[in-house]
Amino acid sequence: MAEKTQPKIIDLKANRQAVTSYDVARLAGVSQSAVSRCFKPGASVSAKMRARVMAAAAELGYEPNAIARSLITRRSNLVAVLISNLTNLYYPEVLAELTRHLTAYDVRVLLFSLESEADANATLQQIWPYRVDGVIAAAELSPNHVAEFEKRHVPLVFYNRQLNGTSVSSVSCDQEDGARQLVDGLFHAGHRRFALFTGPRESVVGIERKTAALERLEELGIDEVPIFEGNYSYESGYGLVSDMMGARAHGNEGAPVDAIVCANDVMAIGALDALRADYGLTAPEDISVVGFDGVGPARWRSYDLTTIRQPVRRMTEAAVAMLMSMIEDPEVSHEKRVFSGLLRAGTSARFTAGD
Amino acid sequence: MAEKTQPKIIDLKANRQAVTSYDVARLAGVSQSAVSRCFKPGASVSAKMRARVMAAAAELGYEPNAIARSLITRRSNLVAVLISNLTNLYYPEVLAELTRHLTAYDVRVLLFSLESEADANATLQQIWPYRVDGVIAAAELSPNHVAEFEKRHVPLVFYNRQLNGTSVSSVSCDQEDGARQLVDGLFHAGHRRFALFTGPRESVVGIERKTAALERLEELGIDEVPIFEGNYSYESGYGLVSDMMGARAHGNEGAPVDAIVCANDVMAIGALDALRADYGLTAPEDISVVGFDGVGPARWRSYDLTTIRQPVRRMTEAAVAMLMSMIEDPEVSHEKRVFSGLLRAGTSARFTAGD
DNA sequence: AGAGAGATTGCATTCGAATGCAATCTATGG
DNA sequence: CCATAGATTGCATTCGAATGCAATCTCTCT
Repeated sequence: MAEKTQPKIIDLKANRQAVTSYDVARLAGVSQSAVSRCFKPGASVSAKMRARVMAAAAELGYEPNAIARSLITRRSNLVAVLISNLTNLYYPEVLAELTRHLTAYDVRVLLFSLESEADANATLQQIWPYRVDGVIAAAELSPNHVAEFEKRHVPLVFYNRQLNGTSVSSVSCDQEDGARQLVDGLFHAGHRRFALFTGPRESVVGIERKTAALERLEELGIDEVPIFEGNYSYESGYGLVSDMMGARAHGNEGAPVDAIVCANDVMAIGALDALRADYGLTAPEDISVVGFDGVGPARWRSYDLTTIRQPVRRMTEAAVAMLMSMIEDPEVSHEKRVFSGLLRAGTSARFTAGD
Repeated sequence: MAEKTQPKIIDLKANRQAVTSYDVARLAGVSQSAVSRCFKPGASVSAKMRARVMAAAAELGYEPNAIARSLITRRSNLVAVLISNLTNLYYPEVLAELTRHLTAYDVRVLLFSLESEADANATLQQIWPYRVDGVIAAAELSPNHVAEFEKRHVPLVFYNRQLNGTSVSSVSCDQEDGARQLVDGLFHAGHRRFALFTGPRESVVGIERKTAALERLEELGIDEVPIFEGNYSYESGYGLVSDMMGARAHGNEGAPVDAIVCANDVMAIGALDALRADYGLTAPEDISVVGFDGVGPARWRSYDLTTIRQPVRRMTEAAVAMLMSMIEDPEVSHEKRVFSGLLRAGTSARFTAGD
């Protein structure tokens, strides 16, 4: 035998994460494969065997190594979730719900937060080596990026994003329908002078909301609609109010705007604050403001927004279910699921919900 | 040769994620170990070799398999992040920053969202099999849980949590100091009738804030301080206002409260809304309200909270750096880093910052 | 040109679990 | 009591990359 000079260190090393299925097998006096089978639900194992193995496993504190398992089964039980900007008030709920549902499938979440859409390349490079079973993307990806998924046969589900021509599975909220509901309600309540506070020009969701609103307004005979571009932030909603007021001041004809349709709740909140603080206007008496999403603060008493609440629970559940079925069966066909948002009538607008 | 009946299927199978370092080696006419070395920074490889291998790798679209690598290196490059309730306005920023910093170390984030602290057991069971390199916990863990980490030699860093006796590394904001700053400023501005809106009774952070505030108040000669227990939510902040008013109505002697110290910003916001909407009181004229955290909405014009802004950037950076050093060197000693919060003086309180 | 140090490269093995196949065991029926 | 189908179990191999060690190559210096 070798000298036992430093038993302490040896012990440490021996103790270091070393319990494998072989150790359990040895202690239980069975083969390693038997141990493996005992930990696989539905495998062929006798009750006696299972009892012995489990006892040995418990005694040693054995925990199967998911890494090793993934290697041989070619299933990592990892799903990557891409979120574009987590600090947008809307996403934390989405992320929490996605995580919850994925956990129910015994799948772990590998989180990637894209600061800008330009990060997509770098992020994808980080994802591929981990052989994730699938990806849920609440972020803008280019057709090239999507092609990368197809090349690798990695299932992808978009959350609230579309990609024009390509066939990709997705779950989203019906932005157009929501925008129309909002416009209709405002119109029915008598509003005729609308303004739009939009999202950033490159946001697909923002474009959908804006376009649908404009179309509906036109159908209703309203074509002169001033449009102000923001970026979904509180500050931009706040700032656009003075832009809007300034535009009017500078000789833009016509009566004052009496209804602002914002691309999301946070901008609506910013707008309300600016109107109140800087112009002494209160909603819904002097002006109406509506948002979109139905985030928590939309319900705060100071705002009490009229908005479209996205059915986040159902949407995330659907996204996860869709992804999992794609993972189970790679041949399953693509699908797009579109959920209608629910109108929440607050007091930030004079509003008459359709019949 | 075997029959080529179904070339299509064969192609598909061949194409299925099959590019390994052996394939690259074969194409480049070198050994698999050479390929491996080419992808390991700092390995001994000649320029010629590297060029040939990289060319072959590019041609085949080879991507190293992180799973296989982890198995042999015993390093997963995964770090688990535990967050107690993501929908708390404070956490999204923390999560985003942690992710950003971890990414800088080329480490991936495995996200776990604990709905209730009771989930901790289940969550830990989900973590162990993945052999994460370390864990950052922004969630309450029991001494038993911490012991599990030690048993497995998995580095753990607490974020804004402590554990009385045990020696665990942690990064946190100086809750006591913050609470004192707030109390001092209110006192200097002339407030004498304080009330406390606390977090849930089991929240360590909440207890620290409350205790420190009470101690300071006592030092300042104020001992009769009504305390109302909330749960960090907007609704609880809102609801506690009527509790407070009710308590006064029911014969509780003395003058009305003129300063409310809330356990976090969201409760302060709820309180402000309740005071304004239900009692016609405005801050800071009629009453002062202060919060804690410095979340985004605290800066919204309708609230403009006086609060303690946690230095999230620095804290997350420190947490990640600390964890990484523990991972690099398992012998490194534990450390607790405490950052002072920055006072943000808004208009939600009459307030005189210390000299 | 030859020796020798240092740089490259390949060989063979390892990480830990899953699984096809063959061997063995069990229980049932005749 | 024996044959046989079906259930269990073990053997041997596989997943894909990393690495200690030995073999080979390069290049420098004399």
